[in-house]
Amino acid sequence: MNYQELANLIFPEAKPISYYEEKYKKRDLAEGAIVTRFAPSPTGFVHLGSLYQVVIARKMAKQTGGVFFLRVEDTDQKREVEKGVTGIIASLRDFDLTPDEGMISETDEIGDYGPYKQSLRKDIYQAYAKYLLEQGKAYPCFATPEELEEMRAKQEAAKIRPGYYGVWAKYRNLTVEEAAEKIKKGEPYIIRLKSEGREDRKIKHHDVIKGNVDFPENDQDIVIIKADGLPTYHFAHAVDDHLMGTTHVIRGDEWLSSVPLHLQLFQMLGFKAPKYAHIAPIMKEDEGGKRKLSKRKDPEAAVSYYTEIGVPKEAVVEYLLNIANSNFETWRKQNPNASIDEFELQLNKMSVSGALFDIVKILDISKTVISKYTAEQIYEEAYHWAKNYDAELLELLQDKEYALKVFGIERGNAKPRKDIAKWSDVKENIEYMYDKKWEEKERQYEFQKITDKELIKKILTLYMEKYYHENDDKQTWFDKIKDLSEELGYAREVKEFKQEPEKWPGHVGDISTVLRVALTSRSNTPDLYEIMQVLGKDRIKNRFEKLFLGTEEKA
RNA sequence: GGCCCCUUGGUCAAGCGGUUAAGACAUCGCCCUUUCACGGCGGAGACAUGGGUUCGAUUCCCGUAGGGGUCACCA
Repeated sequence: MNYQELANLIFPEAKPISYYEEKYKKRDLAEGAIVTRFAPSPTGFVHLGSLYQVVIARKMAKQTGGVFFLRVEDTDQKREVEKGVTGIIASLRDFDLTPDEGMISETDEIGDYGPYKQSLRKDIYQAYAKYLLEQGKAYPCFATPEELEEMRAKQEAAKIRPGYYGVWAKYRNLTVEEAAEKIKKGEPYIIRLKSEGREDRKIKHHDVIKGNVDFPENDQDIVIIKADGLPTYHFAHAVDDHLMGTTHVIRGDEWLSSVPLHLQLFQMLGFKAPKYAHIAPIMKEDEGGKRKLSKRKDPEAAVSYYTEIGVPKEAVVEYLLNIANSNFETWRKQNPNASIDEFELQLNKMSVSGALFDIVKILDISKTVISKYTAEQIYEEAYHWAKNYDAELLELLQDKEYALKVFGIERGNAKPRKDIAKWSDVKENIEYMYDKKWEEKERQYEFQKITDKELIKKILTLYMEKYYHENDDKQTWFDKIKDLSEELGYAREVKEFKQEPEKWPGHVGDISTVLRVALTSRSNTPDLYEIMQVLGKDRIKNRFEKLFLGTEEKA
């Protein structure tokens, strides 16, 4: 018996690899075009770190005229989550990061290099495993879990490197006859790579992000086909990325230490190895230390978190781009309105170590992004968000015409308002512009300098009777508040007051604060003139009167 | 523990043998015709540490410390 016969015994149905090599043609792309992918396992929600990888990988493909595809790595049935693929695809769509090729739903896919779901590629992996078996580069291993555990215990006790290698690789040197006999007897087995590597030899690897990294060669006889007939990650990676024409493997740096193995796999299979770009993880400060942003501990690790609190997708993507290439920020400053597609991302400028996640920074970016929106856009986005997450806000937004007026306050000019960081801020931001809300909510008037009720009453009455005119332009409007101040013995100008503070009881600002607080019950609001314009005379009057009623009742 | 990687202000980071060591967020102060939000100006704040190499090290080499990753029939 020889290797060929043993291979036939193990995988009698497998096609020769030439079949697949011909079936999947080399991609016809321009020189320098990057083909890359996102290859998640459907094990739960999409992590911010995954989104980060997608942003980078997709951008690299786009800016070189290449291809970005989505491959689902579902070779571990135990960890698989129901509707996992749907969740991944939905998340990518939420951020406008849809792939060019690959899975587009739980069951459907597009592209010529499929299936893009690994569980559907079983026959392909087996063909390549058979190919290795035929050459004696792989072998069946009959070690039971107990045997393996015993081996590990011995290694640990002896303080030597654990693993299945060298003299520890018990089934590595079985003759084909012995192996065939065990198989025929029905003994369970898996397929291992017969490693030709030596631990005392180094391999040189140039990582696109990490730079030059030297490793010992891999000498572990790693499993390539598991007991369920499916491949391990390593083997699937080599076969798939070869067949799918991946030029750059862009993935998390937890894979960096597997590079020697992966390179070896490509070499033993006779494939050209792709370039690797290992991305540092996004970290989080934890009890003085740093750790990866964690699915379990950190709500902000899930990309859905941002849709839930209402951070616009562009803000998340810009933040990620900013972590990726710090010159993005400079570019953005110079090109405030350019599409991010115009920014050229460079992998070799990426940081080799993990950055701490900074929610304050992402919200700052978000504020800037939102400040560039028109009132109409804000309305649409806030409405869309409210529909999913906030019924109260949704109700406020029913009157679109009015909402647009409210959102239009101090917007569309050279220095637009920058007070909304996320859609969940909106309700709090605009509430007081709605009479119903304004009336049903318990109001606390926090008058600042002027607190005397009689004086407040006098200011409001005088203002409405003598000074307020709905059609005044802003300058006239403000001049009149100055006139009012003067009539009450307050300084017309803040500057004058500051020069001789003993001359007046206060200044125009104190008077306008009374108007502001009486009208909105807040001391911080956008431009009061615009607020008054939106509210209109009757409602202003009404609110002032309500205030008197309230104070009299309490008095 | 073995192997690999990393270490510039609170955070993200420029830098790549000679710099007053950029910039952004955060923070503090002042200014911006009324409060905020912006914007402008300014302040405070950093090369983990010890040895080398060099005329000269943040930059190059070695050690130490600290941090991270990885050592599965999981990806």
